[in-house]
Amino acid sequence: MVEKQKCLLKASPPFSLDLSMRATQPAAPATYENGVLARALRLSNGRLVPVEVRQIGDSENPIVEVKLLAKVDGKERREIVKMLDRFLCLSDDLKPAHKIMQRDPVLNSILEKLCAVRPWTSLNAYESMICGVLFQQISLNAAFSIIRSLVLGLGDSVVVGDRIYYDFPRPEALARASIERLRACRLSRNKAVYVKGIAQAIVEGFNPEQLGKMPLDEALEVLRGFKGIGLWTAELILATGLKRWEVVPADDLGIRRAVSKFYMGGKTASANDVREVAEAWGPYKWPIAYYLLVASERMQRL
DNA sequence: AGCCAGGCTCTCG
DNA sequence: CGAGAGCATGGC
Repeated sequence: MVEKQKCLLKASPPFSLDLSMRATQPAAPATYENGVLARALRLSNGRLVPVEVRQIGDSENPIVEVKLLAKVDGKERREIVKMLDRFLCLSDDLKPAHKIMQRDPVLNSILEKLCAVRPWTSLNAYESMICGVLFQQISLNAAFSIIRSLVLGLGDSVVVGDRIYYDFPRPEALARASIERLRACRLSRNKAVYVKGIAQAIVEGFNPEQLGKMPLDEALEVLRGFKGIGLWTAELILATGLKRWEVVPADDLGIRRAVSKFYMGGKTASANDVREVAEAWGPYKWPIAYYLLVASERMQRL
């Protein structure tokens, strides 16, 4: 029998794991079923630890319970907590963003439903880079399906009881995989090349976390230097993977649809239209754009 | 069934 | 240079 450790984390209110996960399903390897978020996490010492996360307490008094399905020491536990805090935005205070939203009738009207939703976020910069490429062009569901194939095919896993917990494929695994192997995970030929190239750069020492500290223009330039990463992808990576929330991927079709619907009476919105509207959102352009997106096409899921 | 979907690169003219 | 082709899968 596996010894199960638990720890309780506070989230800054308002917070709802359930609304956050249902607004946009988490990409593989994370799963969300019956109120439980699960995946395996690779720690810096190489250990692979499966975790399960659920919320206890309501959105105004949010406590997140983390079940560790392997025995870990104090240092490992702190690392896990840090990863989950980042992934779930537990200690990010969204209240300033909500305050900005209150000044705008459109945004204020969706705030009540969505204030406990956290902006779409990746576990780390690396996963956001790979997934960013895989989200290009095709529908979200198609992309989620491909990411799942990639994780099942090339991700490391650990079995606990009757369940298998996956981690995202390591850069080494993607760099080593042949193009044909990646295509077998249903990537297009081009995306297989891009993903492999990004993974190779990381294996060779590129650290995408450094993008968090660079000036915005520089970070965008570095990202766009990769084959397969254009402006949309670079901005998505900075927003979801590095929490550069002052960024909005203005070319995003969904965000453009949302701006069109709420601010332009249905008239097609260009990327520049999005940037103009988002000018008022200060350093919270991504969270607010995301709220708008969720309000525009995902309300019935919540 | 066919067409479009949270883009990007490469190839032409 | 600007325009156009091609791409993978899922959903309407």
